[in-house]
Amino acid sequence: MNQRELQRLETRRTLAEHALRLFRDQGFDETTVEEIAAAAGVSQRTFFFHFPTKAAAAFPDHEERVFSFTARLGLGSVQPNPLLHLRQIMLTGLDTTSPMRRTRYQLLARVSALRDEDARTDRDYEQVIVVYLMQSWGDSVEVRLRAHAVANAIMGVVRASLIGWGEEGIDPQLVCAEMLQRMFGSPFDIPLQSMQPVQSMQPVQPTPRRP
Amino acid sequence: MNQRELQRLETRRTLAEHALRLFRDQGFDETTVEEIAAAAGVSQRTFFFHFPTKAAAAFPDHEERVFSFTARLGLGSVQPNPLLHLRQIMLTGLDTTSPMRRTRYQLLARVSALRDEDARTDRDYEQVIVVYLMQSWGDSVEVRLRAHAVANAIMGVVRASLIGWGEEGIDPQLVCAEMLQRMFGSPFDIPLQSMQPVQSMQPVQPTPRRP
DNA sequence: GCGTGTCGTTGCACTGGCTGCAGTTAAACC
DNA sequence: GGTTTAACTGCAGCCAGTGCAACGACACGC
Repeated sequence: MNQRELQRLETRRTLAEHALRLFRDQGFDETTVEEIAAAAGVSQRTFFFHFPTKAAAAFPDHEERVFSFTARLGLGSVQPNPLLHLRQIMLTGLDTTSPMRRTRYQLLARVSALRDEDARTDRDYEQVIVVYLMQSWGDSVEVRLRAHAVANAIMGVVRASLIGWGEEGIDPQLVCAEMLQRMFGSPFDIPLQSMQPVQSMQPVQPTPRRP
Repeated sequence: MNQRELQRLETRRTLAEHALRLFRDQGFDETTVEEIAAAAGVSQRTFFFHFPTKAAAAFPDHEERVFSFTARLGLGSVQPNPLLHLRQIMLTGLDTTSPMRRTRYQLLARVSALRDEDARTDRDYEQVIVVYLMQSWGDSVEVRLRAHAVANAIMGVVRASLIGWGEEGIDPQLVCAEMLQRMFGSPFDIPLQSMQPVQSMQPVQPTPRRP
């Protein structure tokens, strides 16, 4: 890794750190981008070089997490029960060890602008899930619609669990595991004869943000 | 109803109508609030008297729909199976007769700013569902978390179905009915002994929008 | 080592969403 | 008929976000 690249990542990290700190300490609306940039020792213009919106600075690792999720989902061979595999990957992706992530989800309960951003980032995961399910279930209008519905429902459970983690400290893995088990037990998957082999998954481009 | 009140509603209706038309014909980002106001024959300041954000003009009936949903959900006596009742109310609330609603959901597929707004409005329904489920299931941290997860999942399915309706014309009632049946068949409800009677429901205030 | 190009960064000027405030007008009310 | 109320307006201003032109340091080929 370059010195240049290191410097860029460092700047980005610093910006995100100060953004989260300022959001937490003095509120989202009460914090200007100018302030964040100043705290990080760069110009306001540089902030927008690293993040498309003010809210995006609260989710700095979003892209890599989506990428990692895609990779973990696509690895391995054909799954006899795609939803079971999906559930497994979702659960192992829940990271409850980072205090910064905890802070982020605590903020979500208070700041609606960040809930908006959270819902938006979830759409990227939904897209990955849809692609995965359509590779598993086949490709038709009905399957796509069902895949979208399943993806929405799954992300809904995950989102609620993570916010519950932030607010109440309840382990999201337990909640997710049980809810997804109940919701997507075996009877849900489409019968095997309509299945097609899983191709290697293309990374899904995160939605470009139009602020 | 007053003449004054009539005039206000008429202005609001006109604004929403022109907003949706302009969004559809020339794009959301390419339409300024100034333009919408001018098309409706009022000032830009008046637009923001009626709608908190540009995107909100695409969902002018949101408040009354949430109110109606709350009313229909709260009517009637104790339900032996709250999720079944909830599913029934959700399904009868899907209105596929209005061409304007169809236009709105077609726009959602193309305009991410409106998907954001849609997700935001869904949070109001989620809140109503959470209140309803907690009245049915009792009141504890675990129940609240589960209620949130269920509400998120249900709204996810509804959202996907409605967008599928907009894009492909597939009847959202069929999709919703089947998906919710599979997801929330009888085994999901909490055992009866922990149930409490349904109180008359308080209307849930829509989330104030912080643009 | 040395030019050359790339890229992270910056300042500046600008658009547009949105707000606070101080009115104006006309309907509503007593 | 006089007062109150509420929809509406103009203006001044904040702040998020963008396009552009430039600068300087690092990278890279030679």
